[in-house]
Amino acid sequence: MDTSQFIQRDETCWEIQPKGAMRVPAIIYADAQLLQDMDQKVYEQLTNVATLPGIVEAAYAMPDAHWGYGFPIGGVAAFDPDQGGVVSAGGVGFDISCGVRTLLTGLNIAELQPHKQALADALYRKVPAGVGSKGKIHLNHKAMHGMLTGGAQWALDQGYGEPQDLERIEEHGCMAGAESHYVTPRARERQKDEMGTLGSGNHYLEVQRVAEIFDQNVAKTFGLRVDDMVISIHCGSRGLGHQIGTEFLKEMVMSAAQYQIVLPDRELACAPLNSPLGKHYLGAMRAGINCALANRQIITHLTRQAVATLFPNIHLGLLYDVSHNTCKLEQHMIDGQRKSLFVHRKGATRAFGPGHPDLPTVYKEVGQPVLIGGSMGTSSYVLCGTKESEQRAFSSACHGAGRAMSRTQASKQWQGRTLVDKLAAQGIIIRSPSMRGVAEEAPLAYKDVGAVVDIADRAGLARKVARLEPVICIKG
DNA sequence: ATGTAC
Repeated sequence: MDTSQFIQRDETCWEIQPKGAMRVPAIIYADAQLLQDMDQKVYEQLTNVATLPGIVEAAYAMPDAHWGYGFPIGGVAAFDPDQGGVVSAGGVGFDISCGVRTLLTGLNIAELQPHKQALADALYRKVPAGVGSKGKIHLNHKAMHGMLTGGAQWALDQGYGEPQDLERIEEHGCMAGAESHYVTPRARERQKDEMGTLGSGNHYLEVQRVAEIFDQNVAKTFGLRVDDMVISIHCGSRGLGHQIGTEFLKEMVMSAAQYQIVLPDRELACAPLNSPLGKHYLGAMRAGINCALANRQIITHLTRQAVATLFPNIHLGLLYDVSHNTCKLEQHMIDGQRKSLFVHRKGATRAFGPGHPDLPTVYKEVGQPVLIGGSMGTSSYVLCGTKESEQRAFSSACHGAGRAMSRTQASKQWQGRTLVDKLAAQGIIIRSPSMRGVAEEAPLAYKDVGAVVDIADRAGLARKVARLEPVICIKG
């Protein structure tokens, strides 16, 4: 896009001053190159978000931002319920609570080498992947309610996982305020056989090698050493989250006029936080968060089982579990005053700094682990939250590389089989039910994740701790 | 992202 539309505030901060219906500025964190390469749609969508009622401070875009539904993916916006603030289904995203969880193995990658193919096979057999994938778990009405209100805590109670997993999950594995009665029969129907499945698109289960450490102290606290094997899971709330998003979006479009909300774009449909519709969405969305937390918890259990067939004596402990499609009630300082705000993060990771009360004790001194998934075949990163991120974007950071090309464009340009062979030659094993899906996820269809993470680090959104390289990737 | 349109 045209960078002359911005006032450059510092090395990584670009501002669009309020104009027209904008209530606050729009701010993008990027360098000149990333900003130039960013779709003009990010500018339009972010300035549209800045017009919404009750928005506080600014509408923010992370360095991985790209064109999304209504809100850009990589967008952060906070709303004050006492100032007419709103909640938007498109501002959370359709894959509610999509996120990344990383497991530590303590195993040196060299020990994996003789078992690499076998582990790829075991994981691929154990964890269902792909569009409409179903698992071995089938939820009746009671179990569905338990899952929607209990999240990873429910999964643990069903025997999936270990008690010590919970403290290393946002919300300690259970999102409070979930109201399962706002989740429709149709959404439940779509989910009842999908627990413990990866889904499709950019979702994956990846065995990785710790390739580089940027901060020895924090890496030690996080349990990361060079050449350690780790496993990351990227997925969300599957059909259920999508159905909740679809249904509430429609209702929000229909009721906008009733709430006197002027929408610059239908896709920005929202409802006042204090309205019945806003509250119902929050209740359903929180149930969607629990679905994603339970899903990643079950996949963790399946992963442990698969790994145990080859390495019966190792323990897979959680590094952390982050969600990057949410709207959460948080305390933030605005003009020296503590405010309770509803922070939308869509394709953006929460990144609380050192000392934050919601962090597990083990990470309280260093800050929250921020898990950044790379694209297929490229590096992933572990960062940690900083104090200054609170002032930069409500303690938020990027969530991945960010698409640089549409799925259709990518599937025309590359062939799945060729990519799989090419990555195999680099020592990366890909297992996927869909070669078209693989083509859509071609590494070059994404931005350079290293450049994105460098900007997040330089902007103070989060600090680089470690780089992970893929070894085995189970793709949805 | 998604029973890749209801």
